[in-house]
Amino acid sequence: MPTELNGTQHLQTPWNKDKIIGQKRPLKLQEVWAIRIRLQLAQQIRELALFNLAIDSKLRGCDLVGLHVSDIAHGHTVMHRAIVLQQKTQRPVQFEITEQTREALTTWIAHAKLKDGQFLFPSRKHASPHLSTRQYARVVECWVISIGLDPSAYGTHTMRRTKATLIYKRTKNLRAVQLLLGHTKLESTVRYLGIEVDDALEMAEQTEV
DNA sequence: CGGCTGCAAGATTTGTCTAG
DNA sequence: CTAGACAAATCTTGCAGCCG
Repeated sequence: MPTELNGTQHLQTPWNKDKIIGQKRPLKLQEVWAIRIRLQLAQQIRELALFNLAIDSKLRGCDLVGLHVSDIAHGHTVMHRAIVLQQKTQRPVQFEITEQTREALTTWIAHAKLKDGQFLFPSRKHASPHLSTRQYARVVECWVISIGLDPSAYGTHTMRRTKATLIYKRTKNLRAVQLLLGHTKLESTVRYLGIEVDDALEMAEQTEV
């Protein structure tokens, strides 16, 4: 758009006009735990389930809020693994649901009396299908603020990036990260994580053998 | 009221195409 | 074959306003 007034005022200027935002940062392991504990103590059943699943699934926000109960659970039992078709790329990704996430989800499903065909995170409004990504983003922001981090550096993509980064740091297994994120090519993963290509390919080869 | 949806529009993500 | 360009989908986030 044309006019950019005083860059720092919060009037009605586009939120990111002339601002350099950059990628959203991933959470550190201890930060994940900090948030998790807070939610547990606060008895935030829905948010705890949402948070745990977000970390575990590494799904994009739009895929996460659009999840059905039947995608991750059979009857009253939450599955250990789930396969979801990504909306953006139309490719399936498989992810593991950890113990505590299953617990949180089970509690949430029981608490909200959700049925198989319903959305996992239903909207309050009848006309809307499920929780909006807008609200999800806001919830994430709340989490970040609650543990004293800068909200502008983290977002919903932080959730997606967090586990992938942790796994890469720990195992150096790019191949695994690629599968977990559902990327089609190693190059995409490399670009995403911002790793040197030679470095990455070399590692992938070593891992393959 | 407070939680939530929807919109707008620049930024980021990620599959794919293209040149070297 | 690879890096870079391109494009389509998605994200980010202030703001307005609706619903339970």
